[in-house]
Amino acid sequence: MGLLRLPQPYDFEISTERFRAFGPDLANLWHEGGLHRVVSGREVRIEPAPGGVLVEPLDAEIEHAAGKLLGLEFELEPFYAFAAGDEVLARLAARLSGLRPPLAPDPFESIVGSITAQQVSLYAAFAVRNRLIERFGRRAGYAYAFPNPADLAGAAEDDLVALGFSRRKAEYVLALARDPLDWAELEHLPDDVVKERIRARRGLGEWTADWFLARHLARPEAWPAGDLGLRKAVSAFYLGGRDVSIEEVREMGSRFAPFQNLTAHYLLTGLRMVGT
DNA sequence: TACCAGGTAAAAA
DNA sequence: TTTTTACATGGT
Repeated sequence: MGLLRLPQPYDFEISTERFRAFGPDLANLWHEGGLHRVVSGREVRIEPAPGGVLVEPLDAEIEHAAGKLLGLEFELEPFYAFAAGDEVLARLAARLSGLRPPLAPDPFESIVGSITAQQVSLYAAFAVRNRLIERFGRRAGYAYAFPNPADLAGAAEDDLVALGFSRRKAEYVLALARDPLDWAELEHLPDDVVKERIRARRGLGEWTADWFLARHLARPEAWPAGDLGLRKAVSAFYLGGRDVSIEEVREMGSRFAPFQNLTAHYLLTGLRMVGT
């Protein structure tokens, strides 16, 4: 059987909220109470089960991808111990107990997803991104495999513009598809070097680099200070709703060290599911 | 109808 | 060097 036991606490509904919050994601598709994703051409379904989740089918490769989607790399107990000392986080940790932020298993998907989300609302970003997936990805069951660099390398800028990409974003995505970063190498580099490597590419700025650290590499101290959603959450939870600069949010990150990544996710999810 | 939304690069000052 | 502008879509 495909039962994957998970360290407790684990809350499937809260942890997967992000897959439902901004409309469907064809590569990480919520369907009838479960999450569908294509792994090596096969559709995998993950659904809640007592003591963990049911993963069908299940093999070593699928277990690895599922572990990413389920945020298993995050250790909640040390974070909750830390959160107890912060009034806001203590409340969010209690209300969102068992939230493990989902990680993006595929680095290219993670970066391209960020490009689509630059500047525009997440609803608009998902709409454009889904059209890219339908056009260049491969369907297996309900979900699609997100396009690989090779799937996009031969595309024309006009093809992506026709899907709703700006001319600029189409350039960024195609340049990355034709000359991908060395993803395996990035896994072993320190945060600041990863950020340098990413920012060296046209169209990839600090915000994109920070989310890559947070959502693909699961770096504990990743803190996307430039993120509009995080700025709103910090403002709402800590500053009484007043406007806050990117610089101020970045500086505030140090008080959450070394749990900035989990803090960011609890604040963002907290704003959507709990409120202030 | 405007305006804003989980940025970034390039032009203009 | 710092500030302003263009970008394309979807929701309100």
